[in-house]
Order: sequence, then C-alpha cells, then structure tokens
Amino acid sequence: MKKSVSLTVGELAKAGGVHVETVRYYQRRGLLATPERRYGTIRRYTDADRDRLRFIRRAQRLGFTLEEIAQLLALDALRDRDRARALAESKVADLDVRIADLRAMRRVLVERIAHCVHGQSAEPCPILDAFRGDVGVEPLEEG
Amino acid sequence: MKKSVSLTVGELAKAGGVHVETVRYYQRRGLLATPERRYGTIRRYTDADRDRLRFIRRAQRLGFTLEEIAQLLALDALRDRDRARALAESKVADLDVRIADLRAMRRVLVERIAHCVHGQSAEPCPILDAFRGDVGVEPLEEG
DNA sequence: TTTACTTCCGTATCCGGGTACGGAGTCAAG
DNA sequence: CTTGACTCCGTACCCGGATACGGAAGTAAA
Repeated sequence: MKKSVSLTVGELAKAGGVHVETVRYYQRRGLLATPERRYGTIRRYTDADRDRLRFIRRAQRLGFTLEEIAQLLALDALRDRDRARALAESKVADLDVRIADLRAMRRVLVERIAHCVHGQSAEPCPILDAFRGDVGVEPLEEG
Repeated sequence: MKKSVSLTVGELAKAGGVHVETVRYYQRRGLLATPERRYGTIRRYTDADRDRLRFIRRAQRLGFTLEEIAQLLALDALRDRDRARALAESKVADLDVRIADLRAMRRVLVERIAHCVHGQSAEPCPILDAFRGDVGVEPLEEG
C-alpha cells in the first residue's frame, strides 16, 4: 500500500511528466477532473489523478488521440471490454497502414539515394528526379 | 514533346490533385510562383508549374514537410546533389525512428488484445490496464 | 446579353496539441 | 511578516497545413 499523497498541480504535472499548462489543458478537454478546493484556495490532487494522467500519456505514446483517450477512459469506467478491444484493434489497423506507408516512402528514398552519385552534375539529382516521374508511391492516405 | 498548355489556377489545381486554395497557399509559402497576368487579368500557368506542383505533392507523400520541400526545390535548382542526398538520408533516418515507434506501439497493443477476453467483467479490461502499469513503451520521441 | 462558372485577393477560421502571459491570490520558510 | 515560489484563471498565441468566406471582376457558352 503506497501512501495516498495530496499533490498540487505542479507536483501532479511533474509526476506525469507534463507541464502545468498541459494538466489544465487536459482538464479543459475533460480528460482530467478539476478537484474542489477543500482547504484554502489551492486545488489538491490524489494518486488517482496522477495515475489517470499517466494513463493518458501512455495511451498517447501508443498512438491514441486525446479524443480516443477520452473514449478509452469512459469505456474503462464502464468496464466495457468489448468496445475497448475494438478500439485497440482499429488502432492496430491504423498502425499497419501508417507503417506500410512509411516503409513505402523509405523504400523509394533508399532506392533513389543509391542512384545518386557524388558531386555536382549538369543533370538534376536522381533523387529529386524521382519526384518528377511516377515512382509508385501514389496511393497513401489522402485518396 | 507534349504541347505546353496554358492553365488557369483551377486547371492547375486539378492537374495537381489539390484545391485552388492550396495552390494559393503554396504560393504564399513561396513553393510556387505567382505568374504575371499577361493577357487579361487571369493568371496563366504552364506545364512547368504543374510539374512543380506534382513534385511538391510527391515529396509530401514521401514524408517531407513543406519547409523541407522548399529546400529540395532550391537544391534542385542549384543541381546540388550532395546536399539533396544528405536531406534524403536524414529523412530515411527519421522514417526508421518513426517506423520503430509505430511497431513498438503495435506490439504492445496486440499483446494486450490477446489478454482480453470477451464480455463484461468486474475487473477492468487488461488492454486498459496496460496503460496503468509499465509496459515498456516508455522512450519514444518526446524525451 | 444574360447566366453561370471562375478567378482574384484579403482575411479569418479550422484542427490537434499544446505553450505563453500576466495579474492577483496563497502558502511556507526564514 | 516579508520574500519568493507557486497557484489560479482567463485569454491569447504557436505550429503546420490547409480550408472557408465573400465581394468584385473576368470569362465562356446559350
């Protein structure tokens, strides 16, 4: 059992690895609650707030938007596994698309770099030439 | 030899797969020139403008920012292969980092999805639990 | 010639995810 | 009991990459 500390917004921010302004931003976005001022005029935060903040940061690192994280938190509160899992699965599908896109970009760049010899030349650089013709990176996301 | 047509901004935009406003935006950003109004008050664009616009879109699809594309276009004008190649190489390094990050996210999500069984439960979903504990996706980009 | 579509241009707005600023109030240490 | 750090709160601004709005003027087809 860890003792349940009472944190100021600055301490909370530090514990979550964000700036104070970011905590407030999350409060405005509805991701974190704004506690009542129980003693004096300074708001106090709990371990639960700190955990929630960390949850948000971890989910962000996994590629969820703040909007999606709000959904995840709601599903978590409801203990709704099926929906949470569906959200995670669609995120995996997103990631697959993004990874494939990036790999396609990488392939084209590496291939063109290999065709580019050192030094100035009368002709334009083959790398940049690739951007002129069709080099098969067309589809990607923007339809 | 393809015939060198004279395009209106709308035709240019269509040929480049962008909106008219985007053409103007690129002009404001200095990526495309704003031609003189030679006949009447309507500006006319050439094949070269269309090619340049396509160049921009292709480079964008390869992950370059508009700022970097401005640099690439300048290097292209100078026929400076070495610098162009260096830019492409640093872009490949960027891509490698981004791909590794996304793969790490994907790994964690897939692993957690596998631990999540169907249905409501008294306990919180294991996927979301992963966001509470340390699941080793820590580092990523934001230091 | 009238109608309908463009073009031109400036300015404002959007999105996501924050950061910055500034005055007033509060709290803890010396 | 003052000093200095922190908090509170509102509002404004940042970035990148556009998109939207709106009035006036040009232009093409019937």
